[in-house]
Amino acid sequence: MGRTAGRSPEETRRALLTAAGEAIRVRGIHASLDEIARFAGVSKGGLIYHFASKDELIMGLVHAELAAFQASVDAALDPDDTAPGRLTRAYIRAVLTPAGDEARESLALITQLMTLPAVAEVARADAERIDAALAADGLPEDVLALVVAAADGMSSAPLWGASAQTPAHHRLAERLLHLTRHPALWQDLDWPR
Amino acid sequence: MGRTAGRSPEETRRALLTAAGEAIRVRGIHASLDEIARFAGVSKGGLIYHFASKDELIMGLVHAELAAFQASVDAALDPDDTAPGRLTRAYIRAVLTPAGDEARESLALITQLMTLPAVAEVARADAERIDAALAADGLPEDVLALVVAAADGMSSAPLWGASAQTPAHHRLAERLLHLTRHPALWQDLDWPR
DNA sequence: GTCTATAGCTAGATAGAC
DNA sequence: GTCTATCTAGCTATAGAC
Repeated sequence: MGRTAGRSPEETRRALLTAAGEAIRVRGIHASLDEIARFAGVSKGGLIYHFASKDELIMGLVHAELAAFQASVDAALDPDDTAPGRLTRAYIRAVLTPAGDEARESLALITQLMTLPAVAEVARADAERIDAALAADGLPEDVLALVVAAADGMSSAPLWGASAQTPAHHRLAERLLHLTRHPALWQDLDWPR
Repeated sequence: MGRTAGRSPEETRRALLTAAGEAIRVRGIHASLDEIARFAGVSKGGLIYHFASKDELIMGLVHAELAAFQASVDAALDPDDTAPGRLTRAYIRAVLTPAGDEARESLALITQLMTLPAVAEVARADAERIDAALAADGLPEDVLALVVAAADGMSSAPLWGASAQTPAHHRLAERLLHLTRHPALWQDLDWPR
């Protein structure tokens, strides 16, 4: 077993990505390779064996985070729900439910990572993909715009240190889900013009 | 006039803050003092004369940005509007109107700056202040939570590279303003429970 | 009021031992 | 597969000239 710590290469890789996420979330994008490596229980040289450069490590982290967010949306899909808006409901749940803490932390982390142009481009492409999927989810676009904007707004509140965990916010989340099932409620309101 | 560039100290300070904002928005928080200084047309030594350290420069920038956002909300206040929700309407307009491009760029910049704990603390306190002011604006809290979340969500879309400039988003902005004037529309909907 | 020069530090990356 | 040692670059901040 030599100098290995009893971990498989894949486990070490995952540990390094987790450590990088944690370090960057806390210390910002300046977190050094040294810190990240120590946090994962290897040396800087060990890190460099798995990720040839900091850029490579960060891009690996970005892909892992985007995949994790997609996975949380998939996990929030209700198999019994085949009505229009099912993906939108999963999106809202993934972004807002308590179990979606990781999703919100991911957003905070991605925001840090977007300092790098290469990351911004990947994130933009991913956002476009999600938008397209939501647009094809069968909801009237006005209702979709409302519920997605409101869910995004609530989920981004922690970025400013504010809380979106008041009773009013919980009611709002429920009502957004309700609107996806009864879009006419919103569309038939007495709007001007 | 010696070596001065024909600018007053205040002008130089403002130029440095503007340059710092631009540089950090584009290059991230790592933007060097050298870059910032050159962008403002002074040398690094000149920058350090006005801001003793990078931290001081950044905190100066943060305060300027938060003040600018507050000013854009104030400017969006309609003097003829004395009905409940007038501040909320100004907030929505400041965050969403085309003239609020700067507001959105400010958000992007603040997000970069929040890497630093000291900045995060200042931003959190500012967000709390704004939340308190909005809470005292006379709207039912359910309606307030909805319109603020939706406005925040639309304004944060550019962070992910997505666009909130579709016709549906413009309609949504109008409807949010409308709801602040007729909160019963939302409250009297046929909600479950 | 702004500049040059440079000290001093930290980080990323490489080489090679084990 | 992981570690230590070291090289090199880039950054902040200081000292002092102009």
